[in-house]
Amino acid sequence: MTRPPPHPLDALVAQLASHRPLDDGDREAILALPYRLRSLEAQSYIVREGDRAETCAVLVTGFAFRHKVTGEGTRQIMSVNIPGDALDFQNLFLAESDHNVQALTRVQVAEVAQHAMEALAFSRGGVGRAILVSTLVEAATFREWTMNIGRRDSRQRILHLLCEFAYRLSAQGGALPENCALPMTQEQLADATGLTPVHVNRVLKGLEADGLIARERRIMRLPDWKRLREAADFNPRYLHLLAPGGPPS
Amino acid sequence: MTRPPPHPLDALVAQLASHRPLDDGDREAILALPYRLRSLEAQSYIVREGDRAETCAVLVTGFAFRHKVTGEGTRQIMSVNIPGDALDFQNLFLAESDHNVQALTRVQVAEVAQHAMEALAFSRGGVGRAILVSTLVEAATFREWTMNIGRRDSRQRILHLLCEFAYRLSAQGGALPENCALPMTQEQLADATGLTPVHVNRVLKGLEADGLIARERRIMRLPDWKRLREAADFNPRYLHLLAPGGPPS
DNA sequence: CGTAGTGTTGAGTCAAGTCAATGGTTGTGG
DNA sequence: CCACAACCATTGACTTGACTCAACACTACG
Repeated sequence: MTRPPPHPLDALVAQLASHRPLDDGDREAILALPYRLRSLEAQSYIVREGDRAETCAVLVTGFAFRHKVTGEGTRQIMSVNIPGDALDFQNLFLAESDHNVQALTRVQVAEVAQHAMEALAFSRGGVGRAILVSTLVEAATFREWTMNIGRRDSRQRILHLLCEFAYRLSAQGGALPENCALPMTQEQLADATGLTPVHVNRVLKGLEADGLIARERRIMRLPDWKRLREAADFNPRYLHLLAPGGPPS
Repeated sequence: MTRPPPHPLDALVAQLASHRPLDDGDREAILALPYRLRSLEAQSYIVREGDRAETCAVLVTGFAFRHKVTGEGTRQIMSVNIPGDALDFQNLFLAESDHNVQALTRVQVAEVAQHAMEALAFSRGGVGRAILVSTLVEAATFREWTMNIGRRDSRQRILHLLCEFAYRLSAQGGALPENCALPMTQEQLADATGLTPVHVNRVLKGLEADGLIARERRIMRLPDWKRLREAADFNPRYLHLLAPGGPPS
């Protein structure tokens, strides 16, 4: 409420600061990064496996997801990205990308030159630490997904995904989980949970019948956060948020 | 072959250098870190969920694994660590650990004070970058595991785990995959692949019958790397090794 | 030489997958 | 504004990969 003209990189600052405090100098340095805004249609590729990154894309509006394809051609989605997420920290310091990043909805990304981002990270310790921490939290999220897919049943897998999405969104800034428009098709949900689209459909209907979720079109409401959280076996510790604001824990 | 007295942190240097070159100053600075050697029995906890790390443990000899337990009490193993792996980069910069690290065999760890490791990372850019890269590669490995469990069948899951283990070991230094003593019980294999011990047993027997693996006691031989690699859908790209030495690709 | 941890095996069950068809939405161009 | 096309959601009937339960065998170690 103190920055009247919204800056595209505000969300990145908020994301980084949600895991590790930034001082004013850090914030200003980030907002002073040169960037180029780009709009992309849903389904556009932002990073392709094998790419050598030259820019670091930050998601400004919309949603994206990371995925990989097996030799047999099946797809696994390994994370969903929300505004403020840097899409390329994973690739910025590695020679070539080992996975794809694709727009889930129409998105705006701010592209920062790789060298500018890297220089900032290593000249301002506070920013460097924040980037490292953000990277570690992403790794923790991958671990949680491994557990989700490896050791929970289909119902819990889907609920856990919903919980994570709602929780991160509400921690970032607004939207209570009450109304949470997860912009994924049932096929994408299946690829994120290691299930088939048909089974996802059946599970969703079951969850709706039990009152754990409510659906209208593609928009889901989560009427009872506490019950949801329990049914999902969701413990937000792995998100390492400084101020676990968001939904009442 | 140029360093006559083996230093416990040599393996760490090799691990970091396998992903990103280190100059002589970087190497010396790492080897000059103060550390304390500790021996731990198999099954000992090295990190516990909820811990606040004050030291950074580096695995010197033996093997360890990361895991987490669901609310229902089932366990998911999310990685296997080999000598040279830093076990605490994941926690070093986060307030509290979100998972456990446990010794798989009897191990030796070198404990470095957290502040010493952190100071080094931020005073020598080369070391800082190497730590960041190493962290990113670990994240890439978690993603691969997510795909492994989410989108491959039981046979591929187990083979993929074997491939990764053999490949990383041979890249680190020696042991052709021919003879690869994976020190895991079938129950641990099950927890790493999202299967049950009984099913792991049956799959192993099947793999043996097909000549993809050979077993004697707990020691596995991998007689045909090329066939194994194909059957496992194993592509080492995600390990981001500079010199993909190891098994013939 | 006993005991506890592993590994092995069989029989029966079930959660999730497959195949295939039908319905609903959305967007687009005539 | 309608009609088509493409995509997505839904449903039923059937199959299967992996799980469960329960017993038994091996091995290592004190």
